[in-house]
Amino acid sequence: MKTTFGEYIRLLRNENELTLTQLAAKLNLDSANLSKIENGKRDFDEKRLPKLAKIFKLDLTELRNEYVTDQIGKQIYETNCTKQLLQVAEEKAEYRRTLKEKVI
Amino acid sequence: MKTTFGEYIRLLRNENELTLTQLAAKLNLDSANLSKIENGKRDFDEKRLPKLAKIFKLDLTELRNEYVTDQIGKQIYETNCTKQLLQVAEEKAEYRRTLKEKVI
DNA sequence: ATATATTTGTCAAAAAATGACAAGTCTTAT
DNA sequence: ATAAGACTTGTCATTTTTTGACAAATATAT
Repeated sequence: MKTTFGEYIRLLRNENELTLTQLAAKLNLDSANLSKIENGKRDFDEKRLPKLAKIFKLDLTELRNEYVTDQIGKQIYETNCTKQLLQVAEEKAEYRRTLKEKVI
Repeated sequence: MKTTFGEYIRLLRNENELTLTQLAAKLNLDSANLSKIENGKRDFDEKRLPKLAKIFKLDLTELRNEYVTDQIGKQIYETNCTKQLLQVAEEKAEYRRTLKEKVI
């Protein structure tokens, strides 16, 4: 999946032939705001992932992975983080994991 | 640099034999809050990077890289993003870059 | 014990994200 | 042409999150 999360939602929505209004209702969301989400002008609220998974019968874990990779991808993009720096970031994440262990 | 940004600041501060209060003053910051930053309980505000670079005579670009990798590393850690997923995230960042080009 | 350094908790203010609604465009059908 | 439905955009109040500030507690050294 090499799209944004918003585009992904739109894809799902079109595949299932739902209008913005219809899907928005299922998600307890304003259709105008769903439009913004699909167009990348707002973020999808993580709290709605379970609902989204249910609507389209998706595996929640996989959907959350789509979401997480979108979020991190967005940050990588916005911060102009190069692959080299991303490697460093990964090492720092690793380091944080070791910190956590120490607390235990 | 495989530490958190907060630890890095503490390192710099100790190397230069400054107290929390002294460094906080230079950063226009409350010493209590600087303490929290060093201990990872708050984030360092990006707006203060130039000041921080100046105080310790660091290259701002490199410092910003330290900051960015810390931020992304934190997100990787918090979202339990595996290396495999991080690869996907990188591809999505790439994809966003292609989107940007299209707009031009 | 005193003084200094650091940590922790709390809370108001500032900033950012979200919900809601109005008004706009665009397309399609009649 | 216009009416209806689908989508987009702008705005603004509300909510949530982050930050600044201060007080008080703990720790460290003299």
